[in-house]
Amino acid sequence: MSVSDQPMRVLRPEKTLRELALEKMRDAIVNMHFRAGERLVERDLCDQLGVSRTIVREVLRHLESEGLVAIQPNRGPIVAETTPEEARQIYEIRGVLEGIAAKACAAQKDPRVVAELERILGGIRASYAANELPAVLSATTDFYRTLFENSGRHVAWGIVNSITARINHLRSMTIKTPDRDKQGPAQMQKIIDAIKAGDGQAAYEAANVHVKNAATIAEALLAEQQGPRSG
Amino acid sequence: MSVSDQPMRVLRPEKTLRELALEKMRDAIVNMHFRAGERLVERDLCDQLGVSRTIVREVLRHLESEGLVAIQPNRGPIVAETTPEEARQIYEIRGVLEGIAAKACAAQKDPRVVAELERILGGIRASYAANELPAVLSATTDFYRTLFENSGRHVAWGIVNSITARINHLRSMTIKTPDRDKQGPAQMQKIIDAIKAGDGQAAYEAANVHVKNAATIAEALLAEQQGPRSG
DNA sequence: CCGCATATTATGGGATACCATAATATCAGC
DNA sequence: GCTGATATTATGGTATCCCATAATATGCGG
Repeated sequence: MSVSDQPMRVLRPEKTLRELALEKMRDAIVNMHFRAGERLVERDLCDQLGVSRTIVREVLRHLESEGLVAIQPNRGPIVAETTPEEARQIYEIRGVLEGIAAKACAAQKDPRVVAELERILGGIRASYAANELPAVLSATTDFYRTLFENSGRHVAWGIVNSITARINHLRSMTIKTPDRDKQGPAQMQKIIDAIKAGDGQAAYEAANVHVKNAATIAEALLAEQQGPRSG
Repeated sequence: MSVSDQPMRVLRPEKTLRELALEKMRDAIVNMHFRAGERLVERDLCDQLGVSRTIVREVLRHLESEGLVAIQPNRGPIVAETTPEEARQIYEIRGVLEGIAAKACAAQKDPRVVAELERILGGIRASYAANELPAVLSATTDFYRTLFENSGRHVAWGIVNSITARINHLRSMTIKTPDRDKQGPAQMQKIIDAIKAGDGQAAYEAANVHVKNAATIAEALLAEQQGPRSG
């Protein structure tokens, strides 16, 4: 039930402090204002967000449930650390869920979906050209949201959106690697082409290739970071 | 890092009130003490749980993030309702994630996994025979946890566990339907056989069949419930 | 200088209070 | 009996407070 379903509905004029604070905190974590492993001291967050401890504690519970925050007994909350193994698992889950969404879009044969995906991909290319990397991430999210929502999979989208937040630091790195500005959009074009052709299997595989490539790049970057520690 | 990894570690003697309350609330929702759509009035929950509103509010945030509770603006929290469409999406997600876990177990060729699965399945059969349906649900959860944990997929298990909680009311119904006490375990036996044979594809498909059958039964039950409303 | 004991501070756990507003109840007029 | 106005209650939003305990700082003796 959306606004278009209920055009008469009176819309709420504003969000609660808690909702606003949650958005701020989530953005701060995903965009690495707070780094993995960093302590989140309740009183400090009160000062930074300008709200009471009640709000901060409720926000921390929400983020804990999302996996973005971990509570250390007798130490308090920290920004959750995603291990390379967890990152690998997250990429795998994304691969299969995104593949299914792409496949379903191919089965629909809806030219509007193709048009929308091409519009978004054009924006991704433009953002790469302008070196606006945050916009690249945001538009990539839009690309996949379009696949999920147009195939009626908002539960899966909720999952993908949530687990992707946990590896946003990796996404920030993978989009910067050499040639990713060409390979990434090319892979997404393949997804669009398969959807346009109504080829579900090709759409599924193209989506998987895109995610697997990102996973491979991320794994290499993590290995670099752990150079002295890994054999 | 577990107890066996760190045998010297001093274990925390107890959980916080919030953790205990969260478990109670989650169990009460999943086991339908609170029904879908039912209002969760904060002060009432304080009385029922014997804790302050701070605890109750934090618990509600956690459950909201898990999708078990929905907040209605100016109306407060209610037990989230899972629509038939959402249930369908949840079964689909489970199908692919459980399939992948089963396939990975088949690739491992670990006889201990097979033994553990057979032990759990024996318990499911015994619980059916004794008509202990809550035990059937619990053991089925153990069966799938075994698949995920033995294939190193705790992120996916977290997701499956969480979304399955949202359709526990349907699970309670599907396990009761005629012949499910035979078909369910038979389908799980097929999963085990495929894992024992090291046949990943067969394991994947067997897991899918098990979930798809459950989804079909749930869909029929939902249609029955909505009889007067659907053509 | 190091180790141990003690003091102090930081901070999470949990409770309570107050306010504003939406929801509900009540009453009066037609 | 219905409708509109008003009063009352319910309840979520938010802030503040207190306590206990873990962490950290400090001091003293060997």
